[in-house]
Amino acid sequence: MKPKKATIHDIAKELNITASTVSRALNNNPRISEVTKKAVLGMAKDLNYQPNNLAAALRKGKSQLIGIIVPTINRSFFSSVIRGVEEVANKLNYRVIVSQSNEDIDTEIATLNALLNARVDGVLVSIGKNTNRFEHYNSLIEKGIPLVLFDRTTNEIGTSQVVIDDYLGGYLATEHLIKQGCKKIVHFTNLKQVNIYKERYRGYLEALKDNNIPFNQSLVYESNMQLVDGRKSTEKLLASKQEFDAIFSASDYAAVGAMQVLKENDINIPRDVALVGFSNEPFTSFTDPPLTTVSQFPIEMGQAAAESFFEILDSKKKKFIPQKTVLQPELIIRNSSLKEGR
Amino acid sequence: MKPKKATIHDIAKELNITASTVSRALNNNPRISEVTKKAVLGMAKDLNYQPNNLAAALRKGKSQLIGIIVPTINRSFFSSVIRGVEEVANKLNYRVIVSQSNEDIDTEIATLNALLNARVDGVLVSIGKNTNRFEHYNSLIEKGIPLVLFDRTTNEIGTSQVVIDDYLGGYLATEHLIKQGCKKIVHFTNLKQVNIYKERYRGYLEALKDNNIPFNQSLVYESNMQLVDGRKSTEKLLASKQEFDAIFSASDYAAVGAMQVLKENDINIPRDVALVGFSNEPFTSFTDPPLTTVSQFPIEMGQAAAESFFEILDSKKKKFIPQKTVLQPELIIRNSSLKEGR
DNA sequence: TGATAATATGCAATCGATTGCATTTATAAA
DNA sequence: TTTATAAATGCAATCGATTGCATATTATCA
Repeated sequence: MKPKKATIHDIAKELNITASTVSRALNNNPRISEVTKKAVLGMAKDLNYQPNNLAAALRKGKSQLIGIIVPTINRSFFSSVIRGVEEVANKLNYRVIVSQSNEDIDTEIATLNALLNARVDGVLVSIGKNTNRFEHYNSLIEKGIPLVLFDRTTNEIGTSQVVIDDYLGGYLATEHLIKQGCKKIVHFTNLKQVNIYKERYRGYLEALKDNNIPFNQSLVYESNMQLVDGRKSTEKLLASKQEFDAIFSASDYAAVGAMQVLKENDINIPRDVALVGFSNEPFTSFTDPPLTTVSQFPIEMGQAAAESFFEILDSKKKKFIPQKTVLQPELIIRNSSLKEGR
Repeated sequence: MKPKKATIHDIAKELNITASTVSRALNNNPRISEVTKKAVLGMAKDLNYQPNNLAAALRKGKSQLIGIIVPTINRSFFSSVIRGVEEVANKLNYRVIVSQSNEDIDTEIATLNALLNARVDGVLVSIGKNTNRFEHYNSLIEKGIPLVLFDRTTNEIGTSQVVIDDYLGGYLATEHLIKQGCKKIVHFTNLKQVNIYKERYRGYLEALKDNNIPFNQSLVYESNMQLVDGRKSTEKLLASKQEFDAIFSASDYAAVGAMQVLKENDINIPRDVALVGFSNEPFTSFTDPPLTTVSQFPIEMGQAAAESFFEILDSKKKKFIPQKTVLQPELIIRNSSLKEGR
């Protein structure tokens, strides 16, 4: 029934050599003659030999496994990051273990521990929203296990990071609206929670300043940035009777909420109000009108994070200085912000 | 610098007992006294002991790893399936290795091999579109490694499967349109490629039949089912001057393409033409009007696939008969198909 | 009190590959 | 021919945990 998996010892026995030689032959060690190598490879194929990475990993002390922790796997952004990581890792013969924290710090810690038990060679993490203690990560670093933070990062951990320039994203979005002739630009944000929103807000402010447009605090709406929040903010905005000619929402979801309410009130987009979101969620190209937004290049972020991990790995001998990789976002201009004739 | 990771031998030495006892104590073996167990646990904590799964896996012949192969990780459907798998697997102390085939059979085979080298305890696969040989999977089964196919499956492999009832999905969608009063229902499909489209088509036909609506071959449009294909099909449809009052697209993407063209031609949705898609892609709730579609419950599919894997694992002693789990799809009714006043 | 059965722990092999340190064999230089 | 050198391979320990089979200790019963 079970053909008893072949090992290097079986190959060795068949060829009347030792397992050491087989091992070296399979690893293309120059100390082994070409003749022997060929024989070993042949016999390996004959016996249907399948290397056992576990054994090698145990002996070598490296598993060729990378762990990833994200808040939620099935969010376009995160799954794209994972895709990027997988691409780079696989090329270098590494496998990727994925796990999710569900934004819960205890799950995050437990997950991290499980990954360590599995003896991953490194961990890539996007920190959960509620994570406010970082000892578990710092102890990782002490143990000398490569750690890379991406997107949701913190400077409380002395390790490499990969982020996008949210400030620039906010700036580009706002500048674009200004170039379209908008002067009263509303901003939807969520300053309390995540760092990234602060940066986008900073970009918004700076773009206004650079273009001599006075800042108006009453045009800034804070919320949880989901679709319903976007709706509510827009309703409040309309009720306030304030004049405005554009909305820059720091989240695509809130932007769609705004789009809905504006349309319900027969306010034409982009003619009456231009609209820009943030993240380039897949759905943004399917709204009506298609939503102008800012791409964060998640696949590229995943690739960068993986590369960052390998850099740490390679430099393991010398002292490694944590790197911060900052990716440039890109404004994706669609009809929600494109005034005619410009 | 590196505090030399503690092993069970270190714990043993400190307590003047043997590693066997430590191992048993850590595994809560009843042969070990409570006193010793307590001492071992305490010392484990003191020494900051971290179990080495690799060693255990090597010895026990099981790695607590599950491999998943999907065509593309960053597609909402697949990443949701992965999420479901991860949830179930983690609860049972298994980790999940993800990898993508990119719809390429050679990559698929290479990936499968890599997973086997990593000694995964089982593999969950959604087969690539271009995969037309299955030896690599059948040899898996011969080796006694649990294999579960999900969504994109084939009967050429004698193993457990998890699918949704696409026939029912097609039926529900069509029946719904009929109940809305539609009589000339267009269908977008892709019969050549994947099995699932044939089933949806079959559901469409059956619903027509059950409601005494004559089938009209010229209302069936075949394409690759992407957004542009949906556009093209709709343009052809309009150019053909045929009468129709609904479109059931077996893909949400093609449905959005149809929506765009219809709107461009000032055809009101749903009044003039009702529209139904398939898959409940995240963007379907953000289109204008929101798209009626069929949910495939991807997270549940992932959970079912994982459970299916564990069933095979548990029954490893006896003869196992492959199970086919069929999930029920659900029609998600939104405004694109809801005629007023009904 | 001696025999028997529990209870608790130890011994040593094992999982499969890797690798530092020999050893053997072939080759080249003296 | 002898010796030094290189090339090819072998030996045996090792990575860390598990487990079948003892052994030692204690409790129980007749």
